Amino acid sequence: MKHSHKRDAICEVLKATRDHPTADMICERVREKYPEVSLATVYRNLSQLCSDGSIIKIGAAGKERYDIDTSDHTHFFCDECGEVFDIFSNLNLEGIANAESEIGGKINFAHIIFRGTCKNCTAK
Amino acid sequence: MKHSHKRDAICEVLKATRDHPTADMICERVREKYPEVSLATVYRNLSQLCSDGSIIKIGAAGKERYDIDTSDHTHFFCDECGEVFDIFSNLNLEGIANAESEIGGKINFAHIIFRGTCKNCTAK
DNA sequence: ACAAAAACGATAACGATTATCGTTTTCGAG
DNA sequence: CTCGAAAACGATAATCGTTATCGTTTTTGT
Repeated sequence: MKHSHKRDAICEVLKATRDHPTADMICERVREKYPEVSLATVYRNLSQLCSDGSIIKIGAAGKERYDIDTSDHTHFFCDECGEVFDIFSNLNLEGIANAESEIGGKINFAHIIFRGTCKNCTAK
Repeated sequence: MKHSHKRDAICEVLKATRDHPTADMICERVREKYPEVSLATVYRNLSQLCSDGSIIKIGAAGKERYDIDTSDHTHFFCDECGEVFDIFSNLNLEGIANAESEIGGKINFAHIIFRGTCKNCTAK
């Protein structure tokens, strides 16, 4: 897929750190290269990249975060500092078949999110 | 815990159906008994009941839903009709220990949400 | 080189939720 | 029962993240 300069810059920001930034964090960082960039442009491109499948939105109620790693992995939200971390360890959820027959429908995704206290915050 | 009349009515609405209504759905239903109730009152009481631990909020990005069943269960969101269903089947998530050691922190909750097509919508 | 399409920045609009504030209701001690 | 304090209320303004609008600028393909 083709990218405009600003859209490229957004992808680079997402590649540069793995901290799952919010739209305004991304905007700030893109401004280091393009100081004039508008938050609207950031949002416009983020939703475009999501439709593309180039990036994913991490459903964090109230404030979305974005991840350029679209491979299968889960996320850990630290309740102390609010940071989001990737988890690549294999997880296996048993009982989906039963859940499916309980509701009598079709389960397409099991969305898993972890919450707790991260390494840094535990250290304190 | 003590309840005002309106707060009671909200709990009754939540007990009456198990469809995890949103704040405005709850407001409409409370109005059948108290036509003058304000949406502000509904929100005020809902967040109070959440702090109490009397009810839970089901993190559905963009529009919260509420559940008076605080027992351990998961939720299934139908992508067709938007309805939310309870799942009481036992689920077992393997690999949490590995995930925990991967991040080096402490995992307190594993929040699981299912998405798919419900019984009714599959029938169509 | 030039027209059409895409992208842009500024800003208004939006929808869900929260905060404010003056009034009303409830509660408990006397 | 009464009276004052505390809680709850309704109306509405404010907030916050996000999306839509719109006139301008940039990119693209021929």
